[in-house]
Amino acid sequence: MKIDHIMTFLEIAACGNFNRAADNLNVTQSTVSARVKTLEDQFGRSLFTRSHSGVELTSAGHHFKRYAIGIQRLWQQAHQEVTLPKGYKTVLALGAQVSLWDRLILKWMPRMREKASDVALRVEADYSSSLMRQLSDGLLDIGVMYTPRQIPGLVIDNLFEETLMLATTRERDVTAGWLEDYVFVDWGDEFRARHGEAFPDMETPAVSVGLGALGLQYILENGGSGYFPTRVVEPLIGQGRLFPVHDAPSASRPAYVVYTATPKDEELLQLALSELRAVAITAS
Amino acid sequence: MKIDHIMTFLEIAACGNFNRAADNLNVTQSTVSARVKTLEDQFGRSLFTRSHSGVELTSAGHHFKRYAIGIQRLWQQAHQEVTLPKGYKTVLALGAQVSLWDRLILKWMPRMREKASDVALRVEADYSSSLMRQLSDGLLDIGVMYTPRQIPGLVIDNLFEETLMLATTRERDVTAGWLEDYVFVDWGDEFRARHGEAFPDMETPAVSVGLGALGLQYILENGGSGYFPTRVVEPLIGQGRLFPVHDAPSASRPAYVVYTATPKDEELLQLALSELRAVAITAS
DNA sequence: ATCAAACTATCGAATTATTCGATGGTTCAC
DNA sequence: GTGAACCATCGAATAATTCGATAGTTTGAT
Repeated sequence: MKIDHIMTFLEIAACGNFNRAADNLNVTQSTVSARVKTLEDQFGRSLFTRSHSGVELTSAGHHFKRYAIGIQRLWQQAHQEVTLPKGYKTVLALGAQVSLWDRLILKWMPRMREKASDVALRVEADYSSSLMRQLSDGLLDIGVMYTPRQIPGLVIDNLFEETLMLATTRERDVTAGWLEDYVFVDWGDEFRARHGEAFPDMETPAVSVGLGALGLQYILENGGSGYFPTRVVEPLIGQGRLFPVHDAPSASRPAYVVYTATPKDEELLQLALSELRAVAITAS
Repeated sequence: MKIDHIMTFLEIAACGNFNRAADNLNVTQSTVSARVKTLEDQFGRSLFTRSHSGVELTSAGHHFKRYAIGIQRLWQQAHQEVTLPKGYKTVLALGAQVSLWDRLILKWMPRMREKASDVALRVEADYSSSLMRQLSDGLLDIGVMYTPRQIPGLVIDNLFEETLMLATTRERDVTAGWLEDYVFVDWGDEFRARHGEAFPDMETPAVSVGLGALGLQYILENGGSGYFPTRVVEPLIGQGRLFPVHDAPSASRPAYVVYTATPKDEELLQLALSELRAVAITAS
């Protein structure tokens, strides 16, 4: 069975006519006939009832159609996912957590396109656990995440440390008042741990937010205080929209890059990593 | 692309060795080499990394494997369906988690044979994630599982809710003593969550069991307490082999049926679903 | 260092499958 | 009866696949 046979079958099923199918597929009618014959011989059943005015599916044909569609779809998808685009020498697959996407990957991609124009890029966003699994399965070349897990055969490097600082929308009474309308923003396991250490007596804040960007938006619109990346907060302080809480401890949130210890293309990997680090410097 | 290429690819992926694959497929090694080469040429990417001691999948190979499996299965099933024995109109494919097998599928099958004697049945047991993939690839008509995942094009219906109750082998001192020899049986994410809520202070039990049936066997043989389906426990209570812990909270564990929104045979699907629901009533 | 063992790659020849173009047969409408 | 619109089949050209043999690796034992 060749994929051509499937396509031919489906084309005929669609247009009900060997000749038209032959035209659409750019082959002769005898080829179409032969292809159908091959399929029918394989099944030992005829797939079409021939008549003067074209053909119709037999019941076996009807049943086969469903599978033919599935096979055709899967093959197409496989092709789409696996085939190397024309003009490219290889593919580099990188996965990153969503939260690292815009600050890092969006800047990394154009740099890679420039420095390695013959390398196709496949980038994905996913959770760190899923990224780790894909890395160890060899489905990804590079993973960028906040909470990697040590796995044999994979190397974990520190990529950058983001500093989280406490900022508030209060213009006055900053030091004493920030706790009043504090918003707990969940920056992950490590942050939660440090947060618990730093403020052991803090009651559960009235508002807590699971995703960083949302928390910042919230306090900008409704007023409040919370921990946010220095990089993001500083311009807002410059604009007078936020104020630093100077005596509050800052927290750090390291991001890591993970890759296999035995890459297929050492040179390319090193390039990708150094570009990633270069981008990370501007991002942190 | 020929189906032989797919089979060859999968055989190699399974045994990691061109020579052994050649043996298993009853062709020469050079044929295997050539087949792989055609695939690789088509994709413009290598699918295996050759090494001294056999071959391994490249990342492209890993990606392709998923589709190769699907195509191979679809082709196989197409063959099965198209060459149906006389008297059968179609095949209905159902997949279920192992744990739902005996309580549901074994009862469902004879009913279907009776009500739709011209429909061949193909039933499989697998994990829910694998079932979901097969459903979305069109390899299954119906899936029955505890933890479906929402996928476009697939419909998820509640099938029944199983009640889990706490039971113990202790004849006396039931209420106070059950914790002593408690066995934690893992009934899935939702159960773990409810369990944590209900017993926030519980220390890690000395024995925990991943598969329900094993847990029950364990406490019946060695004594102990744990959560089990009411349906299973009640007869044992009747026999005096188990005793209910009356003041412990019970948990529910919903099971779902998943099917495509665009079935090949709506009527048959509805019959299968209604039979499944009928069976579920007696099972819950 | 050498050798054998266990791999995969490749080459040429034989074989097999596919395709084309031409031809033949059928059915239906007019 | 004739032509138009079909599909089947045949033979020859072409292309793809296979085999067997051989060559080139790498590894581990001696």
